[in-house]
Amino acid sequence: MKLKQTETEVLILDAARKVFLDNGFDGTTMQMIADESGINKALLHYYFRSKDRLFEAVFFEAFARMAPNLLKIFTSDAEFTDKIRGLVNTYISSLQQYPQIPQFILHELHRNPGRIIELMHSTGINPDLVLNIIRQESKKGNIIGIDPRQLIVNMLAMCIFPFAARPLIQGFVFKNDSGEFDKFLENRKTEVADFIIKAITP
Amino acid sequence: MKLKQTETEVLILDAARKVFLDNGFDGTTMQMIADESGINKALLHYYFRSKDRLFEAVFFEAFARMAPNLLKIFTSDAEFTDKIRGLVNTYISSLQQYPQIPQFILHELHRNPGRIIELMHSTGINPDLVLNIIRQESKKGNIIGIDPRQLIVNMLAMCIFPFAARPLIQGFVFKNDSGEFDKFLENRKTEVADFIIKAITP
DNA sequence: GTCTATATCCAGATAGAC
DNA sequence: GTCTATCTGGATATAGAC
Repeated sequence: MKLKQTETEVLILDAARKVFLDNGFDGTTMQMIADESGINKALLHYYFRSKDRLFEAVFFEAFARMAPNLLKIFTSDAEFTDKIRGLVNTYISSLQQYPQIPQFILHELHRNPGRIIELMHSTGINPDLVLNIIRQESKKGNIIGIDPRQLIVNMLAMCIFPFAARPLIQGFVFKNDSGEFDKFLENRKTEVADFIIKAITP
Repeated sequence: MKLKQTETEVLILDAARKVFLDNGFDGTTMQMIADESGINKALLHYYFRSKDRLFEAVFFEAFARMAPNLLKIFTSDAEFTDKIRGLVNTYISSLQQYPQIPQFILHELHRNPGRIIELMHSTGINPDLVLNIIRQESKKGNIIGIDPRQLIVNMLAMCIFPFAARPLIQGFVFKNDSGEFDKFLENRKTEVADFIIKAITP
């Protein structure tokens, strides 16, 4: 249980989130966060002791936001195809709110893969549950036989990749028109679901 | 045209590639590259003037490796489904050789999106050609009607994402068993192609 | 709690002997 | 071309006045 956060603490965290998400740990200085929050550099250390600790706070918050409610949606009693539509839709929608999160998380996990262990323990996410649900649908004949891990990765890839690769796609495919790219993302909510469903219906 | 590279230059580049790919620009110091190559730190500057220039050399080389032969495969006169199989297969295979490249490129493009302009000019990649080929296949009725940009992004996503998100997937889905993950990647060469083809055949 | 000033360290880069 | 020694700036972090 956390004690109630002071207002200053919140200000610092808001600024830190913004700066870290955009520049990563190595690309961020405490001075940037001080400027962004309008709070003295020394105070950052007073509240969070070190750059590392401040970063950890931001990182875990961001991960929690990206760690999807895969489970909640998949364990409902909706039709399997509706589960897919729901998943893709909510996943893309939530990433639209914080589009930098994918690249941020992927980079920081790459920089410090050891953190994965910690994450697995603290989130308690159990992918086996989801994998089993997919296997059952295969067995019932509702979908084709497919390695459920491949299916999951395909889904995540199509939802997350456009955000992580935004500069690349927007630059080459959309000639840097960010408005067009946003429309493209909006369409993906149904396009990707349709694509997956067509690929797995017997 | 470049002049013939001295042996020292090659040694430095080899070391720089290794260190930069693993740690990114911000996470790399000239000392790391000096240690990795066994060459004095001052000599790095003698040959490449600055960290930036050394990085640029590594970056463009890596990008050239990732910029796929999309075009060459897509403009062949093979069946469209065979083009997809060929593309997925060669793409994943080439990434298996340098698995860090996706995360490296995505991160550095995020850090410096302005470089995209430069890349578009220097590579001369024209995505419109590929998009048009897909449109024609739609018109001929060989595949369903689909926004070709969505199809391209789906393909790239499923090929590239597993490499960029390797720590995440390997940690959560494969309980950090890297051997299992490698088998998984090997299977993807056919699984992804099958998945796409099933999704787009009328 | 909040600030200024400072300690400490390490990075990129260069000078200059060999 | 190659090295050692050094300059200079900027980073994290802390001391200490208010």
